[in-house]
Amino acid sequence: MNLKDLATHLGLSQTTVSRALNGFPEVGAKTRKRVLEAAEEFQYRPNSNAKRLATGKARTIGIIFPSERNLLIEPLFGEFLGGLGSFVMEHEYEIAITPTTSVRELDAYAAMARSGRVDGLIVSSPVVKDPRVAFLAQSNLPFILHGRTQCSHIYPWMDIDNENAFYKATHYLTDLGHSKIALVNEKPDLTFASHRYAGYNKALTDAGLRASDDLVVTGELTHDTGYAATCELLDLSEPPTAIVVSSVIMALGVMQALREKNITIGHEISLIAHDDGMPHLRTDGMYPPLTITRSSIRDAGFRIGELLVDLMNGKERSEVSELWPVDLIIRQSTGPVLKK
Amino acid sequence: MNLKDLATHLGLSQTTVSRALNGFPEVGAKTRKRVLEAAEEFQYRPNSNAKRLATGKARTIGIIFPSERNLLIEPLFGEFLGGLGSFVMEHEYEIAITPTTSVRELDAYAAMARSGRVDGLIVSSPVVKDPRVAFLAQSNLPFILHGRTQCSHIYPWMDIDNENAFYKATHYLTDLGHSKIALVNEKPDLTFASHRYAGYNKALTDAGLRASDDLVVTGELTHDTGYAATCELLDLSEPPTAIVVSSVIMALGVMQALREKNITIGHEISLIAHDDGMPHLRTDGMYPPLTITRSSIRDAGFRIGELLVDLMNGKERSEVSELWPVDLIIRQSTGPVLKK
DNA sequence: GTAAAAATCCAAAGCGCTTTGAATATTTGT
DNA sequence: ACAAATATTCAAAGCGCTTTGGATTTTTAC
Repeated sequence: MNLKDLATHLGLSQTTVSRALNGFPEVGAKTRKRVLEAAEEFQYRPNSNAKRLATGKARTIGIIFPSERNLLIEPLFGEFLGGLGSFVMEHEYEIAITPTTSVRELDAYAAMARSGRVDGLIVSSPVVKDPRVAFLAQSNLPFILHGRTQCSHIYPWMDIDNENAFYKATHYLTDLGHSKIALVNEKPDLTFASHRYAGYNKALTDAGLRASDDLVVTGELTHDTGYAATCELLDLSEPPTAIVVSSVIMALGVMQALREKNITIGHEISLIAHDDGMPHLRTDGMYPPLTITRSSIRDAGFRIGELLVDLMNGKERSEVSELWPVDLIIRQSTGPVLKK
Repeated sequence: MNLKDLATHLGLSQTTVSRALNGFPEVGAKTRKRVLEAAEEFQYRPNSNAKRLATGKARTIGIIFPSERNLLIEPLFGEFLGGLGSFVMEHEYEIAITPTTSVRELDAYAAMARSGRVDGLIVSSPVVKDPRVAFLAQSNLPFILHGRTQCSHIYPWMDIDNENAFYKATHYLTDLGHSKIALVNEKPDLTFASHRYAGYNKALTDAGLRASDDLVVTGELTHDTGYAATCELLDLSEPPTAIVVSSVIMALGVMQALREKNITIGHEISLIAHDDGMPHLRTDGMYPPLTITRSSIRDAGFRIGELLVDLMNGKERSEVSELWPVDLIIRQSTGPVLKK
């Protein structure tokens, strides 16, 4: 049952039926009622491809998803999607995920920009100089970057203040007297990791300390990385008395390594993790409750949706940029450095 | 630049250009070359909404995603999507995620079935009698259920053998002499949880034991649930000597609770978890390495994509059903019961 | 060289919707 | 009651593509 059938069945024109269905004012009240009832009776649903073609709007937000890379971030991706989803839902958009290989990735962006499949794009996990942003910045497809990058053009973005977060975390530790502070981080080609390193580094400098390469270990945000990094750090001739970690999952690995060596967290060693607010991984329920820098990735997903819709409705790119502060929440995994 | 523009620029008809681009045989070799080059030069990309309308195919797989419910399964969802994505990528499909509220959920399925937005649907996390499957089974939209449900109509599905998995796990424990075996599971309205319970129960019965309600605790698949459940279990007058857990994340909570009480895992208490193969949560690297039942949810995502495409290409629903066996992998978190 | 066969190419219809511009019906003002 | 104003409705064009059926050109066979 399509619009035409419905219209002839009602003895009306397609125009009128279409308008009645879409809530236009120029249609009589009783007519509208008839139309609505018939639509309900026949379970009429407009063909969305036809609708999209006619209107030129897809009511769809796109995400291009390189299957190999970034599988690391997938647990976060689910949460992000949850947040984006709850925004999108209220506004009756849908989310199109286009998986692609890394090599064809830019091509996928180009296709998106021209094919009318989506009204806007979300790009996430930027590297320091991200080619996707460079490309999109000179297209006219609305998009928003979750994170930041170096780009000569202006681009819209939303990010959390990773630098300040890790500054505060590290600074808190130096205040507690720690001077051997390790950082377990993502690889520095990802912008957020570089920002976190910068914050860490700055806090050390401000405390009159010097970052030591030995104390910074990088890798994917996994349990494994956390575990391996910690073993490595503990083997140092001068092991750290505190560790700052880029994710809770990593922290789980760190904690496991520490427990195996019977090092009590919060006493013999201090631990701060960045918590993206994964509901299944509550840091306040851990043992000990973790000191964290915290920012909800779910909320970010929601907000990114809002901002992108603004852009799709014509807001200037230059007017969309948002840096979220990150709180340091002090709990029991941190404590003053032990005097020997 | 659309097809018409491209055609007039080339001095050809739309027909020929379209055919050249889509690889039809009835177009001259030099003409095809010219067309391809021009398309490349002008970066022509066909409007996909027009294409979809004309062909009646969306080359899209849909997932309806109730934003509130199931946030519990989201970390798994990311992995599943990764697997689905890598299949879909090779076949140039895309994935449409339609977030919805639980109340409007069935309506969203109805809309999908009639709007031509997708060529097929994946439904996951079924409850024991799932209304979504009941609805889709009598529509003619191709779909596949990830899991199983009770339904009077025939429906296509793919599932892992949860019952046998938990049977094997529990049986292994009874063989080791355990008689007080706890189960920490999802709530039983979800089919997979009911299957797991059934397997657990059967193994107990086979060993001449009786399941005790005290020893079965259910809740969402979170760290929290695992932790709380374990505390509860340990407070029993006769606490369990072994625990079977429905997810690794839960197991993390369980392990934490055990550690707080200084109960050594694999010695004083045995622990088996179901491992969905999340790469950031490797159970072989944990301390102790976990005995698990294992099945990759990423592989499942990939396979579900394949099966759905088969269905979309006309395969009979009755011919699509697949039950994957689940291995029990014995490591160090299990051991013989301690004699007192 | 010519008719038949094969290879190319094209005009036009159609996919199911929205939307413009005009036509018809109903109200309103006096 | 009648013109003017307002409220409803409609026919038709258009969105950008695919595809049918036919026209034209080239090749093959003799």
